Amino acid sequence: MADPSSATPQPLTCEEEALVRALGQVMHVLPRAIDADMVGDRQLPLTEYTALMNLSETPDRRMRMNELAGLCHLSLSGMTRTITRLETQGLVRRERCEEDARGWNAVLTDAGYARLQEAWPSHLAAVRRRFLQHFEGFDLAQLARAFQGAGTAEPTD
Amino acid sequence: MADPSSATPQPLTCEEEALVRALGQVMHVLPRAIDADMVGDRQLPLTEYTALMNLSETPDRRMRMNELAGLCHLSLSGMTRTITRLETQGLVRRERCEEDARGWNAVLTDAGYARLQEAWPSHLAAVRRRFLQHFEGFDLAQLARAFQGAGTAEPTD
DNA sequence: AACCACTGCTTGATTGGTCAAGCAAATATC
DNA sequence: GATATTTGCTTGACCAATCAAGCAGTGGTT
Repeated sequence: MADPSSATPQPLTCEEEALVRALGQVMHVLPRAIDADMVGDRQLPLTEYTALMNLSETPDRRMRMNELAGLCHLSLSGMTRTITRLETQGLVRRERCEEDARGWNAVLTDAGYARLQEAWPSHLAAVRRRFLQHFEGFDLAQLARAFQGAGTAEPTD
Repeated sequence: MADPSSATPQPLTCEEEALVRALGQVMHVLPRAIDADMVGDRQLPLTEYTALMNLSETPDRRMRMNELAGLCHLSLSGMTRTITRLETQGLVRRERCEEDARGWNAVLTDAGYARLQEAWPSHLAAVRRRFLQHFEGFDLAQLARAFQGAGTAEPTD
């Protein structure tokens, strides 16, 4: 009876079900809502925003494609395309990596930095309004820890 | 200074930032992980699973496209395509709506019901293992309420 | 120093979603 | 009761992501 596909497992409790449904909704609604809040001239799709953000947090505003992809939760090819998009807007440029000529750095340009500065406040406001605000009573650190664990398959017992 | 796009807003606290990042990760990782867990026996993409699930919970196993789209958090055209996919697999069929001839019902077939029965246990196990398990200490009902509010723009003050 | 497996990134094909336009049935208006 | 508007769903064009295949540069082995 250890095989979950042959046993009939315990169904979800009412609260569990509500939580699962609510999460499903949030996962659909939240990114769009945040995107939508930034429409206007400061519009910047969430993926591109995240890329710029991560670049800006680096000491010399540059990062290898690989690493950036990881931080943006994107496949490497997804990252390639995102950076290409940003490059055509002049917000990022590619530079060969000095210590390894197969590698490339995505480098945040001044224009990119300025763009980010512009987008940042409305992004932040959206995150607060659409998300953080609703968790005011909670222990955020504990919650964050729970989320960090989620998605990973912790040993089942 | 009430305009959030002109003021420099308060940056996130450390815990807030951790929470936001963790949520970002979960939103990317969780659906894939749950999908992947079902690959083993009975693969059924999450979207299609959700559609079947919602149909099965209805008294006569049928629902209008519109309503189903809402429950699946999908646009109407997205729903059209999902149902088309399911229809070619014989898991759902379309029936004209009796009381309104422009409307269609998506109807869960017996094959579809059987398929869902098959997929259900491993889906459930995945949800527990990948998600619920990590929130054991929490007040689930309270958490669910917070999530239900998230994504919606509550009046800011 | 010539080969070979490996690594870092890009490119091509496909997928699964969106929005906007289209079509058919229903309803409102004159 | 004919015409105009609205509604419910589908279709076409597009977009952003994925995976798999390709290519260029690296580095170990002989």
